[in-house]
Amino acid sequence: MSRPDPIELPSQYAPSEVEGPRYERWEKAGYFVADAYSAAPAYCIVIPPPNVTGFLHIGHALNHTLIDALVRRRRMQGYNTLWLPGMDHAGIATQNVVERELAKEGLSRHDLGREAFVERVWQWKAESGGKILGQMRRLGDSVDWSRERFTMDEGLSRAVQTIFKQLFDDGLIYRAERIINWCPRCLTALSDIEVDHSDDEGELISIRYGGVGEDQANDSIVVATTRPETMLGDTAVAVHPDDARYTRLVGKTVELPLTGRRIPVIADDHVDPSFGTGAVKVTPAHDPNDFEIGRRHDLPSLTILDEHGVITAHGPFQGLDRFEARPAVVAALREQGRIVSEVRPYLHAVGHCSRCSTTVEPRQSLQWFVRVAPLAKAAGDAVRDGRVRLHPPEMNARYFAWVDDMHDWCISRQLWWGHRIPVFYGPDGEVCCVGPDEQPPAGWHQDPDVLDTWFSSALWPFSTLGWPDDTPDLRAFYPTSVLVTGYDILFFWVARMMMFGLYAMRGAEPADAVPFRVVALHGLVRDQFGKKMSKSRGNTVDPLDWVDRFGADATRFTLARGANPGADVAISEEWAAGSRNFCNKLWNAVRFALLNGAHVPAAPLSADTLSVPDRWILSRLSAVISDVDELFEAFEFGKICDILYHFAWDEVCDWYLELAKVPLASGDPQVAGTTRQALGFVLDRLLRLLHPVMPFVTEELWTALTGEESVTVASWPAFRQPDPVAEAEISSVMRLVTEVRRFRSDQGLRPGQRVAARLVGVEGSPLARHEQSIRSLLRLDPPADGFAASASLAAEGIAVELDVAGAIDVAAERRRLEKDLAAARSEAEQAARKLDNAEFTAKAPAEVVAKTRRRLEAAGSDITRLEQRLAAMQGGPST
RNA sequence: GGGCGAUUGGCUCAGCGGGAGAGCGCCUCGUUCACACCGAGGAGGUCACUGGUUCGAUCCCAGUAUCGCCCACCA
Repeated sequence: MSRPDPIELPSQYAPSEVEGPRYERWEKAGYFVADAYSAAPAYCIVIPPPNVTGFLHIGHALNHTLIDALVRRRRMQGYNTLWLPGMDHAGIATQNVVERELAKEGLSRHDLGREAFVERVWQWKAESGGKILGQMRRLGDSVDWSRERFTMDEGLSRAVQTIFKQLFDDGLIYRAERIINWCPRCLTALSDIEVDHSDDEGELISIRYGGVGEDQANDSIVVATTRPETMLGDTAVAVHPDDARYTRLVGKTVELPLTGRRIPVIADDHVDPSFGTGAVKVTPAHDPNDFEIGRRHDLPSLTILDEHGVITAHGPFQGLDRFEARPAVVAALREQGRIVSEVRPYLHAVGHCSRCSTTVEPRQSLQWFVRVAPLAKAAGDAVRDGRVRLHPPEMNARYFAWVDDMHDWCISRQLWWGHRIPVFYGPDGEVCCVGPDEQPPAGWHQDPDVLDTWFSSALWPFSTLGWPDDTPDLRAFYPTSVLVTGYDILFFWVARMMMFGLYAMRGAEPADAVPFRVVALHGLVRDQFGKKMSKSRGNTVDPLDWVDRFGADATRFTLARGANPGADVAISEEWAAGSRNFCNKLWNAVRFALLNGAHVPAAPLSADTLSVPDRWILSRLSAVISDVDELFEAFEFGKICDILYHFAWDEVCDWYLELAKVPLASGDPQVAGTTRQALGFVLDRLLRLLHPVMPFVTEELWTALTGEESVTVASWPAFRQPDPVAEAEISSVMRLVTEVRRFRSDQGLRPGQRVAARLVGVEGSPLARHEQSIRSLLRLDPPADGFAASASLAAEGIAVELDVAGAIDVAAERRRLEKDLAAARSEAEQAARKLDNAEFTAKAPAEVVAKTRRRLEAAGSDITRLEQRLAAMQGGPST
């Protein structure tokens, strides 16, 4: 119980000296390590796994701050708490990083070969990956490092293989020839969510198919397209069945320009007669719609682009890139007089690879898919029937929109880094899916593709706990308690965890099969003008830079304070500075307390011995505790911070500490002793309440104040001692003091200038026992011999007479009184109008009427008082 | 093209049927013995617009305008 000498506390908090050592001690003490065999209720959150290639950005900082606050509070509440850390192998991203590294050596992955390349990626991970884990320590994340996971770990690979096999056997995974999103740079298939759509400037070009010249009227048709180069692969022209303009052509063939081929004109409902010319060129191999049309009409599929997006069709365009081919084809068509109208600019959605921004090429190829319909149905039902609650609930609509209309998920990737598809092919094309402990038949070869990264991410809540084995961790911590993440990946990730979690745990009780019970969604971090952060804008914030300059606690507090459920968080350096100031304020409040001998009482404080200010602040404290508890349950981090900020700064520092100065300086050991205990108690509990959001400074101060080991494992406050009498009394003191301060300020009295004053009528008022405090707060001296009041004001039922001879500015005082009078009259008028309304009195609730009546009375007495004072001034002696 | 949300003081945001709030910024005063990363006081808003419901609307409903986000295979 040795306490540092309080005098040693400097007058400013220096986060950089505190944070590193504190975190080390926490980690060494094992405070963050969960116990699978604990009898305490479990509380588990899995981290949204950052990419192994990633660095801690401000979005992580927000996410981690919120998770850590939840977890730290539960830990203090005695839960068996697990925050499970880990990383995602990030297939394409990581492969790209290592390939770039190889490129510097003049090598490609093909030079190394698959095995050596994968080896190289592991080596890269060991040397340069996972930087973000160290950065998490700087933020103070209270994760259980003994349970760190990586999506390519052996255990997680087993989980992947197991669920793949199960899905395969259940017919929920299939292989098919489809149009998929293809990145011609990454040379792999992409799922829909790996494609970003943007409205790009394109050209809508009208091309005449069929005869030109004299035959034109009879057998030609004009199609509109944004991708003229794909015409080389056209195998039909489609029109709407009811489109009278073209009925005569349906069933006939037209000549496809530049190729000499004749292609049929077909009728299909998909065609919108009002768009363009009402006729569509059909390229089944290079357009998803055309693919479907081709299927319906049994059209041939002509592939004319290779995996790099280069034209393969024989002829003059062969070997041209798709973007070179476009103008070349148009030029050739123009030469033949096939371009009917001038091309016109056209804005349309174009897909880009989310990894490298290359324009995605729809491509027909053989890929693996997850049949999502039954899985998505279950994922939707879990939310519909309340087994999983989304927070805020407004997100339900978005969630349902997604799961209720989900395309089958393309899960194969033509990459080398990732979980290889556990399917083997026999010499005669036989197929077999191999489970984790099974061997493929000799001589069979494995599918070369790997799985989409999100496939393994979708297993995260249970693969990290040991599934498919029935482990103690899985039993203790599944379903996880809350999933905290940005709403931007609600669909990417959350919906998929739901699908796979419910599927993997289908044997469990429905209520316990869910991967998490609650999904708490937060927003994106934006700059001080609400703009998205981006490197090109130059408005990004590096959280570690803030940690360096303002401290981890200030960084966390800034983020948490801006976090309203589901809404974006706007932050700026000024806010971070404000949070740093708050840390410093706490620091100095505790410093003051220690300098004055404050300490945490061994026994509960008895209300009988406490002073009214003590009782008041304890009453306020209990209100704050219950508010904070309630707000934590609702993930209202912004409000939690707001309440604690104002309680700490306004009530504890600005009022309570000032009020405490009187008893502390009184020299009465009894009185001072009680205050020291109350002060110690309040600060102790305040620090505990703040600890989840501001772990470092609270730890430093709390250990200094209590002499105990760590607030990390201290109990969460559950103190309840409301005291309406004390609250009313101190409110009255506060109003009086504020009123007199305003008066003094208006008079131009310096804040520190002492003046003599008499409090008339204080005897018999509840304020009587606070006279000394009031005088202390207002720098009022007792009236001496020859005291002559030169100014007075009335407030809270007493009159304050001041001897301010010579210091008063009569004109300023009159202006203020007149202004106040006007305000009071307007207030009275408003209240009176409301009361006069007969219907109002009849229909409004009694309490509202009573309240309004009180308003009117208060305003009335204000008016009387102000009028009297004005009259006194006018008639009275000028000073 | 669908869906969702926003519009409150200079900025970012709370509030959401009965007296307009916070932080930062701004103005005035202050070297009062925890803190100038401070203290005291103050200015500043017809709560986007138009209608409706109600005794009463910033709050509920409808429409308008502007902005934002998500989803989407109209060539």
